[in-house]
Amino acid sequence: MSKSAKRPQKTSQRRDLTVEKIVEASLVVLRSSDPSALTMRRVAEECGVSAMAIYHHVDDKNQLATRAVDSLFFSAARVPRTEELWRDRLIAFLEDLRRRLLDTPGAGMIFVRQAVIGPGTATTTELMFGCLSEGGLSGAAIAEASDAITMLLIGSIANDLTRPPQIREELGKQLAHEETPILRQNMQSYAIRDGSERFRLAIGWILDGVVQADTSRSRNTPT
Amino acid sequence: MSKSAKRPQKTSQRRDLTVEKIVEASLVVLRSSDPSALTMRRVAEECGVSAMAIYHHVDDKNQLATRAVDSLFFSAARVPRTEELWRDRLIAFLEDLRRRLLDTPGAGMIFVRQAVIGPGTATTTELMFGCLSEGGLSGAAIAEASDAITMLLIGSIANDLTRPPQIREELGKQLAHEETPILRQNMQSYAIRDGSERFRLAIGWILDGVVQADTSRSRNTPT
DNA sequence: ACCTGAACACCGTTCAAGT
DNA sequence: ACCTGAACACCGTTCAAGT
Repeated sequence: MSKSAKRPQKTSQRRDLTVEKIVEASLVVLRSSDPSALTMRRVAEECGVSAMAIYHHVDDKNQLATRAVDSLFFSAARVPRTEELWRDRLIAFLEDLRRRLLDTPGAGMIFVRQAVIGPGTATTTELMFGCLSEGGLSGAAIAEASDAITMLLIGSIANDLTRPPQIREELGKQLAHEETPILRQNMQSYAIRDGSERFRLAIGWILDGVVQADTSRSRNTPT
Repeated sequence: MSKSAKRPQKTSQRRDLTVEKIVEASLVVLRSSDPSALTMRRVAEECGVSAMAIYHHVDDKNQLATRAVDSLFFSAARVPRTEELWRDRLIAFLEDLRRRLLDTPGAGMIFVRQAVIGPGTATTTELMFGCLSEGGLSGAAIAEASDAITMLLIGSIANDLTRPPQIREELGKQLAHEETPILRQNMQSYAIRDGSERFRLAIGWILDGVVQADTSRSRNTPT
């Protein structure tokens, strides 16, 4: 799209290419494709510039991908949250973040594939820690809960983006009928899935579990 | 490694290249590298054969990767389990499966990146469903638990393979000190992490949660 | 400082050809 | 049927060169 936009009049040296524009162009690419579409040449084209111009503003493709995904975290973490209870506030934030990553599937998959460290993920972690800390959890419990939530977020996005529910019917065809009786018996429940609902459920169980574990832990070793 | 093994005496047409050997060669590559090292040329070299010979036994790279990862699931699902309680049996299986995927990191990352459907994942699902069913869970609860477990497995592997705990200290450096007070306060607990322990904890919370939810659900709508 | 274009060493895959 | 080698259309990135 916009192939012939941005055709520079002057021969070169426009000084109007910025990291922000490059990140924005990357997100445009990632919005409609998987990470394989994020190529330096494609991003350059989107910016109306030669491929090598990109390298003057970012170190390499890896850093560019990280910056693009981190900007989504930053947007999500900046949304003001009005929920009273820390639990509701945390869950609402996580659902919003998850939705943003799914809406830009290429970015979602990059988050699944590689570590994303930046202002966005830092703010996100601060926000999560803030909620958990408000819930009265100990430092150890905050770390445990945070890790469990991260695992669920990554797994949920990977599941939604690469494993459509229908694919599960293929599972039953991999072996002889008598080898997967229980799978077949439950296939009907298994092949239908609302990713958001499954995510919300699992997060709820995790929070219940960590709160309960931390309560009994502090009861055994009181301060 | 083994660059000069398997040099065929007769000019060609050896008829000794099989899918099994190709899968085994792929696992050798994936054992010591990330998925980017799994190239048709590299696998072919490992088999002592030209790159195009591979295409006579598999459709494309994607199918080859799927087969390789699926074989790890198959191995894990074939291990006889002696644990009496379904819960212990399920957890022991999941920990073993997780370990196998981490021990072949390239395969672990492929599992994170793409759907793996084959005899191995079918057997794995049957095994999981069997445990959950033995636990008296309803079909809906089995599907919910199974999804939560899959998310945790994917997320746990992605976390361990792409996010070493030390990386977290980088998070604090992304923003001004006063912007991440709670993160900084808890960094010590957060930057230390035993992936296996975190996985076990989270799985426990999930199983507690789903059992409890299903119990109260069936109490409200008795058969 | 900022941008370009050619070039290098890779990819997956197709195709025509060999036995 | 099974395998090979050349070729195509891509990659990320380096390098020398332009303004």
